[in-house]
Amino acid sequence: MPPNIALPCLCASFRRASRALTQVYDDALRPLGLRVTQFTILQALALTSEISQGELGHLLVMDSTTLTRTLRLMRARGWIEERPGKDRRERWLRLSAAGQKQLQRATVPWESLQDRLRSRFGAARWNRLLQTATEMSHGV
Amino acid sequence: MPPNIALPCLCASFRRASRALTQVYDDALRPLGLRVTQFTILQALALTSEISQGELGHLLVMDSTTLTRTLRLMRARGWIEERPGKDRRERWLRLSAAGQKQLQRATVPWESLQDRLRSRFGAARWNRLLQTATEMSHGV
DNA sequence: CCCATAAAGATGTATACACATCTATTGCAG
DNA sequence: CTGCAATAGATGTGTATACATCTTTATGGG
Repeated sequence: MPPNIALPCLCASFRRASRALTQVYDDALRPLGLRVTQFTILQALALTSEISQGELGHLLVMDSTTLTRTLRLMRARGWIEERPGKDRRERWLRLSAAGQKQLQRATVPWESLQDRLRSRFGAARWNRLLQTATEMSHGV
Repeated sequence: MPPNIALPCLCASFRRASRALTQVYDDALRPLGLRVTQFTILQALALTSEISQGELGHLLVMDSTTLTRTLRLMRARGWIEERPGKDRRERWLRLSAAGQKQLQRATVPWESLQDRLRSRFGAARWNRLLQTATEMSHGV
């Protein structure tokens, strides 16, 4: 009801936008029992095929110890397989068959939502948004 | 080490950017014992002077029950005062004197960081970023 | 006035997230 | 080779976040 007020803080603006986006993405994925956070990890693993936990943390700009618990949940659901690396401190991750299947299922509503938002913003602006967000993930 | 890879998902991109931004903002505010989440609430209360918990939730696109716990912490620190509304289900919030003081202190490093990022992106792009993020907080 | 429904928040529960600290490794200087 | 610093990840703790459910209060229809 209150017109959405501009926040002067870039971080606050992005966090707020993230909450709003998370709502719609989680809504779209809810029938699959999946949240966008875990969907993102499935997608990242599909893109990289195999990656260590630390490298995944870098990729997602997320503390690798945060991944410890999320990955534990996903492993319990059977979506992820782990093996130790040559460096035995490392854990190397990849999608299991069930994880690939779950990712495929989830990609359907995700793609619909992406298409909807892309046409809402227009392709040019959509691409700028993705690029700027990506840029902000390393630089700042 | 890995060049930051583009994520195809808009939500994932924004969440990742939010994590990166939160890192630098939290670093800037850490000497004050304040995180950007609570700083945002202080700032929102300064902007609105007085607001109900539900309206604050709308403003921040945040479930009002999430605010219950954050506000409890901030009230315990003495930064926020609450009073019941005419509608006695409501809680009306405003900054205490200590809250205004804390906001003032925190605004110094926050402003420096904002300036740094603004000059990094350029004013035009900075403004577009803020506007787009704000727009995304209602529309989507 | 009375009841049914809706709205505002509180509480229970689960996930997401980061930092401090700990353990197990690795790699390197000597 | 040995010992020590650095790294990968696990664990403890505290905050952030949402949803389901509950309680209290308001509101509207009879």
